[in-house]
Amino acid sequence: MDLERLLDEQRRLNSKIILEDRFSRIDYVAGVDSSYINDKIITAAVLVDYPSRAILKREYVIDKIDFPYIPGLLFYREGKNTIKAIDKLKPRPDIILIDGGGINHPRKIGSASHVGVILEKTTIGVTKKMFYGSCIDPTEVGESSPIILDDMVIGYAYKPKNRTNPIYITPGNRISVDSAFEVTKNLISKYKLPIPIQEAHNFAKSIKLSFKESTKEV
DNA sequence: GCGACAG
DNA sequence: ATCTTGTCGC
Repeated sequence: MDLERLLDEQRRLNSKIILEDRFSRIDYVAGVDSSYINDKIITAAVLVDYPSRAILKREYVIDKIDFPYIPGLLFYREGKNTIKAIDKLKPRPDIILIDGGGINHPRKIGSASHVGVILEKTTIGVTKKMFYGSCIDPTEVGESSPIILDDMVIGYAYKPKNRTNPIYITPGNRISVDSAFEVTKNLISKYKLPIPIQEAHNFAKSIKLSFKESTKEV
């Protein structure tokens, strides 16, 4: 696999990212997360009603891993499955929250942004670790601090709960920095992570457990 | 040159 | 991400 070719693809596609709100009303949102088992990747997508935060649907796809984990190239490991899982959701979500970075990326196109460009949909990137850009971690609950890159505010670090590390929120595509932050905050309740992503994480994990159960020898 | 590096 | 039990603290 020619990595330089993938870097060029990212450098070319990042011009398609729109950092303005290109959604009308938010009825449904979705969260996506992946887990791994041996040589397989399980990706779960959960549809959530935005006003009530009720879970409407859970879907997943399981495939063979076909690309290694390389920082900066996460899309090429999880992207295909992420898109497949999202495509299974009906009705279609207005906004998709993804476990991976948005524009906080060396070539300004993290996994969440790349998925957004491919689907031409609004996406938000949420991570548990800083990856690219700089910021001072917030220390008080509910506190936020800007993530800076090239003297621009590209996202926010946010401390959602008492004794948890912050989460890092950046727009993926078709949404502004501030809206990405607001929407994500509105989806946080009892968990550190926004409900759609936490639920996707839980679902992927449960699928993984049942998969292990069905394949274990007698 | 060396270390760091989303999931 | 994953390998993994209990355990400290609110």
